[in-house]
Amino acid sequence: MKAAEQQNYEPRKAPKQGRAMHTVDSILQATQKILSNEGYERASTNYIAEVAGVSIGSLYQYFPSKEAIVSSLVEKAVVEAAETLREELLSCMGLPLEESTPRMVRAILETRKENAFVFLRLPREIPRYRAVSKQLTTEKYLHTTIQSYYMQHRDRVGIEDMETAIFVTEQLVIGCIDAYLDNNSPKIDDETLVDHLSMAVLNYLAG
Amino acid sequence: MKAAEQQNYEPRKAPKQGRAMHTVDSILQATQKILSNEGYERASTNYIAEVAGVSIGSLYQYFPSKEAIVSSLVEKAVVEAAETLREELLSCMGLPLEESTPRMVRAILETRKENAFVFLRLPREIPRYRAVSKQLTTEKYLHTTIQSYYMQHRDRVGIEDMETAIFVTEQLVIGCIDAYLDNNSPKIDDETLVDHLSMAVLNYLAG
Amino acid sequence: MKAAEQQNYEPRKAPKQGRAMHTVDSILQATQKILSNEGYERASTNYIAEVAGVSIGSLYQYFPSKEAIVSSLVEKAVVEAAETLREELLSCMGLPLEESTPRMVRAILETRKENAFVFLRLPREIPRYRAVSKQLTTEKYLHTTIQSYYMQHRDRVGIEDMETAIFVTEQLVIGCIDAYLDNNSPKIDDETLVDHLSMAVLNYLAG
Amino acid sequence: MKAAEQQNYEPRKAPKQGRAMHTVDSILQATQKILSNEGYERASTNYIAEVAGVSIGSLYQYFPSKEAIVSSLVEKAVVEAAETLREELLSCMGLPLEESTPRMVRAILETRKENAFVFLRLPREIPRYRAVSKQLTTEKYLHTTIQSYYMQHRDRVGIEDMETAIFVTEQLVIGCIDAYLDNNSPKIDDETLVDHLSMAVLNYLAG
DNA sequence: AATGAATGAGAGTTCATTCAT
DNA sequence: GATGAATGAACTCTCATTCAT
Repeated sequence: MKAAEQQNYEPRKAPKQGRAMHTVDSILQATQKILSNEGYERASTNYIAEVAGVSIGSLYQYFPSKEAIVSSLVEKAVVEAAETLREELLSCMGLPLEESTPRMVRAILETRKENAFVFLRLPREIPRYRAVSKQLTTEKYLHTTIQSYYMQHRDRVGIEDMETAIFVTEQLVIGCIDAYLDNNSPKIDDETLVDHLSMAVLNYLAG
Repeated sequence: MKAAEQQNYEPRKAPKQGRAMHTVDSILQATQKILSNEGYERASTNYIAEVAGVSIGSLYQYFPSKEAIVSSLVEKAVVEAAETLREELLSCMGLPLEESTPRMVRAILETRKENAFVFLRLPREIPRYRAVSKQLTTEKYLHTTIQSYYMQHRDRVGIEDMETAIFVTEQLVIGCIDAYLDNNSPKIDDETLVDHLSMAVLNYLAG
Repeated sequence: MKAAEQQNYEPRKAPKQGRAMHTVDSILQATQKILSNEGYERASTNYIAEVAGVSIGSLYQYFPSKEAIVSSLVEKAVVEAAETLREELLSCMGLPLEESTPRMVRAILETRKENAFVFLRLPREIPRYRAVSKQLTTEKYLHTTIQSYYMQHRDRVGIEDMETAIFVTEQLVIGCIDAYLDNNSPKIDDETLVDHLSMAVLNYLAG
Repeated sequence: MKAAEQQNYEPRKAPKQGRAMHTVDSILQATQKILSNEGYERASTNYIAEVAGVSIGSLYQYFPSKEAIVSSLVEKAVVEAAETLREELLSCMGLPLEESTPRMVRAILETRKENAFVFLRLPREIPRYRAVSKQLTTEKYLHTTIQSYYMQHRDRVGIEDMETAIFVTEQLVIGCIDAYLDNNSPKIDDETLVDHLSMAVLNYLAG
């Protein structure tokens, strides 16, 4: 492994022209596709370039390293997911917990389902990406989300230790959803999962 | 990757002399250590041999492939954990849910803590190990454990859909514990986690 | 040995730049040289690359495996030899057996002399190459050659069993020539050998 | 390859006790079997020892190197073959060429058939064994055989250049027989081959 | 800007051989 | 004398990365 010595995850140059943006997009899409369908080990830079239809030279003109590509992908997925969750959260503001909880759980399920590989596999798998994932990740956003959610309904919550409550709620939801998406699931469907998770969260928070 | 064509995870030969057993042990310990401290990608066979203080040739005399070493490790950890959980389960048999739940949660926490890497990272991560992990894994054992636990206290459980209930309970506990061990935890300690998780489980099962 | 699972002897990519063609040529020449001078066992990919003056990476960019290099060599030699023999055969068409036989024998001697190793050692030797050799080999071509030759002079031939006659003629010539080239020869020269072989063939066919 | 630097093909110690002789025999038989059935590449010393049912340590107590084992095998086969041929030659002494030729050809065919691998593959294949084979080989014996055969029937032979005649006769017979045994043969049987070869030899020698 | 040829450290693995028991 | 544990050079092959064109 000849990883760049100074870790630089930033794309090398901001692609401003149409052609360049298209190249960058092709690379990211190809990577996404390979990661999802063929796994991390198959995702060599040469193969990514091939699938993206660009030369390996071009690839390295826009990304300083393989990790930069994957990081870019993670970041993109994270930002999109965060956006979705923020919106859902806003539109849930006025609702009672019984209604907002399932909606938030469902939203989390959706965002993770769309980018299963990025959220599920990568961060756990390749230690390096944990850092990336931590800094700007859904986890962080989710945390904020749950926190405000929790603050909003403080009266209904029977638990004193807020920090722990947030942590448990968060991991409880994510843990189950990830396992569900990870094919460890029995024959339950999305809605059943949302129902049960919502109940678990509500009952837990009730104390 | 030049993986052996026929996937054989069985150790190559049973060490007959004490010296050989020591070699096997060194290899397993070195692997464990590297996986824990430096990650899967660093765990090359040559490096394992070096850390174990044996030659690469010796390593391959006892393990037919790199994966066999890791599998061996997983299997060992799984069997140990299963034993612990089984014992705890037996000694909880007569107790009311309020007492047995925290004890089981604590036991799960302990077993996973001892082999964090093996349970946490590997099986989810490297798809190949999923199979190994599935066959005789803690997950399986845990499943059985929870199932019997659940059957035993059927009257106290307010949820009809047993299968889903088991799945959710299981993943809820594991998900939180793994996240906790995965350094995602805020500043909470073991006991606080056990308390909260127990409460989450009990409240959830109450329906 | 981590031979590619699907046996693919096809070169990996067509070299498009002049530089690349030079690389491919260097590799083939180096292989030829090593096989001739030092034998098959010495022909490791690293050594081939070293002698060719290219990196091992370059070698694998054009050939998917060690065997592909050797196959390439065999194929090339075979095609060249077939061409030579075909031409000689055509220009012998009208001649009487007494004149054409020595010319064909001489042509066979020449083609085999030029690629002694490829024809002599490899195909018989390493079972894998037998297949390659059989498909489009001199042996096959020679067979056809002898067959038409034989048909042409049917009236002069005293042997009924044509199939056996062809086989014997063919192996008789090849066997002697290969042994001659194989340094098993006493102090006889090319022309003496051609004379004797021609006589052997003619007398044999006369029945 | 860690071939012993000083080539020593002599067995390490002359086994005089029954047990030791049995060990040596087992090793030779195992090697023979592996070479015939699985090819030279599979014939590692460890595997030979395993198949022979002795420890690798014992193997090296009787043979200084892998090559010594194979050489031993070659030598054994060669001596046996030589013996057979010598006997056949003696019993042919008084016969006319028309009778003795087919008998000698048949004898050669038989001896080579019995040890196809040793005679056919090894010497051509692994350059090292060419030397071994040359020094004490059937080829040599065959040479002597043909020579005396030739001397005996000098009056019937129309060729002046005895040396060349011997060489051609010898290689003609061996070349065809080896090709026949090498599965390159069409659908002819042993007797047909013997007939044709005898005719080829007789006609050739008649000049 | 883009191409793709070239690089070489390092991966997993084998096997002839040695030597402590 | 026999065993088999241990060795390590050498093998085939991959892939992140560079650089001449």
